[in-house]
Amino acid sequence: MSGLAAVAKLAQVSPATASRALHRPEMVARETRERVEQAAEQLGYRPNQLARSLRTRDSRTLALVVTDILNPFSATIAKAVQDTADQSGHNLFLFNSDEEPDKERRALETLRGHLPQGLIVVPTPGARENLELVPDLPVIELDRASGRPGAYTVMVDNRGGAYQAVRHLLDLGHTRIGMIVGRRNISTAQERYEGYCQALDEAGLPYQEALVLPGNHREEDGRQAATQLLSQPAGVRPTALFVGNNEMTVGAVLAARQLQLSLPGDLSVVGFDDSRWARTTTPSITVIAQPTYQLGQLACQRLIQLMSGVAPPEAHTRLPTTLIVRESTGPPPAR
Amino acid sequence: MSGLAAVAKLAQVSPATASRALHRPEMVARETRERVEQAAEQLGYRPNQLARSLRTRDSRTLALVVTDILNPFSATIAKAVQDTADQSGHNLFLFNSDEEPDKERRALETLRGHLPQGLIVVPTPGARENLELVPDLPVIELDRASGRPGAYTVMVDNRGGAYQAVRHLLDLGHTRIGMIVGRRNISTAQERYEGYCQALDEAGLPYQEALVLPGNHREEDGRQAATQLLSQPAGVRPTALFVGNNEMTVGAVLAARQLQLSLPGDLSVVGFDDSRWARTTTPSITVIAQPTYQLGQLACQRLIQLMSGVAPPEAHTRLPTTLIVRESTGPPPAR
DNA sequence: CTGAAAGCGCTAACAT
DNA sequence: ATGTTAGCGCTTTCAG
Repeated sequence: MSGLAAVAKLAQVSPATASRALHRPEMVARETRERVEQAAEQLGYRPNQLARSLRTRDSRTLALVVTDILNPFSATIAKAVQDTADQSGHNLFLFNSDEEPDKERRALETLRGHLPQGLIVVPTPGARENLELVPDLPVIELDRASGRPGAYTVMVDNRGGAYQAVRHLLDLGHTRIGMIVGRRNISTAQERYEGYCQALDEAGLPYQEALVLPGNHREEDGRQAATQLLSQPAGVRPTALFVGNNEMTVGAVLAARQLQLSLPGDLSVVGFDDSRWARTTTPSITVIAQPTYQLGQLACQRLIQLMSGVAPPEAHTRLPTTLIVRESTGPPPAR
Repeated sequence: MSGLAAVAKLAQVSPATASRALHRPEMVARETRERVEQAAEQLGYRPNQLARSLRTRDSRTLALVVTDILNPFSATIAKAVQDTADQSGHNLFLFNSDEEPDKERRALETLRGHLPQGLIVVPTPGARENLELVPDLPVIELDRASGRPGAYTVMVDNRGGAYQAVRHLLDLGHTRIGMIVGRRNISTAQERYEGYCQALDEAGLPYQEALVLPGNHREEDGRQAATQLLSQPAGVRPTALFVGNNEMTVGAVLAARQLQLSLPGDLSVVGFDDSRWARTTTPSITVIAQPTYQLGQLACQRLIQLMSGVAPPEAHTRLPTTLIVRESTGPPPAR
């Protein structure tokens, strides 16, 4: 670990000049600069970012908190944010809240000591409170809204997407359409639920409490909810299911399989969020696809913009979703 | 950002004592300590880790470099390492090399300035050279070996796993067994290849060059290799395929599907590394499962141990693999 | 047990 | 254009 002082000495300049030569080339005579650069090269000098950040109060570090790194959605977000941060010369701390407000809080506490310049967070239900831990930090909320006043968010059109999904099922002739929704205290789940209700409402179908089951976003939750919904006799159970996220869709489809219901003959399924699994399972699953990578990319771009003091053009950015019709949806069974 | 000075003032002690009260409780009178703790609490004090690290030369920061964050294998590793690091109070920088030595090098250069205490890396083929950038850093190589002398590695028994896979196919009666191997300059691929060869050899079957195709670890590579291997007429093409990693297995199975080969009737497939996809696709895929989470966990534990100056008990740790027989393997087609 | 003082490596004022 | 000085926030000698 040779420091700047060593470089300065070798180049026969003061440390200040060495620093300038490396970070503010235009402030230094070309000849001097070259001498410093060469010395740095020769010694394999790497600036100590800690010292630098301490002095400049600028860590060039961003942080991302996702809710479940094992979910391909989160992994894609992580890659997108990482790529984007990298391009602008920022480092990224990655945290995983596992949907637990408490882990999220601990992540933010840790973060605080590292003076990140900005934060992208997929908020848990506790985020509104947790984010008070970092009051002066530029934050972008991704995929969900915590409900904090004045927050900047980057999300998809959940309501519209859900509406599309249910509309598709209605068009096929379904009238008993169930939904496996996420936790209602998460904006994404709530909005998808509203889209579901709206589509039913417009079609003049009554809302049936018994057809809507909550889940906690994991595969197992989807399996349990679907099992309950589908264990009822034909003629009573739903003929179609709209499932609120990718993981629960897997669970729901596996449950249907286990109950020996064939897709789409006995049951149609539409999932929210595309995945390789949905594309390649048999039958392939009709989904509402989200532009996941772009979501992460945009969030990071917005954050960097925000950090530079420019308020984003809009507080809430919505990206559109796309209905991808595959093999898991068809007309309801003849009764 | 109220600093330690503010806390000290409020508690009516010197900054030095405040620091001790918070980090070396035993060196301070109980009464004083309580006063400081209270002051810290009241001001919402968070130590500036940058300053702390600069002074103590201990950043409590680890770094993990994976090769493809979108691969569930990497995501599981990331979660495991994150969890383990968290438990011992370490922060984690996560990087993604995308299998590119150049990205790996950039990650390490960046890292260097942040003075991480240790590094876990899934090495790219350039790692041996790249790791010279951080000569004094404790490093654990995970899943693969870079070939650096004296390196510590945590891996699975690739050779044994591959042997198991091929042995299983041999036991079913297959004699034309193909392999889609990864890049041979990656130890994991090489070892799995050796296991394949060994099994064939022991069974007295000749090695057939034409049955072994390389791939670059991605789904698309698996698809292409399998397409080439399986486009030959029945009676010539292999009746079974051993595929070197999870992503390529997906590609291979999709290729077989596209060629209208039924599994396991026309073709048996064994993949390396289990996944949800393998478990739930139809037919489900026989695999060699790895203890992925434990791999990450163990690597992190070893690293922390290594950082504390204790040399791990062994330079190379191998975890065992397990053959999980599912529906994609059966006897070869009657000729 | 506590305080004063020095300094981690760097950069920003301020001089020259 | 360059050097000198001071200090980011913290911890750690070294005294007392």
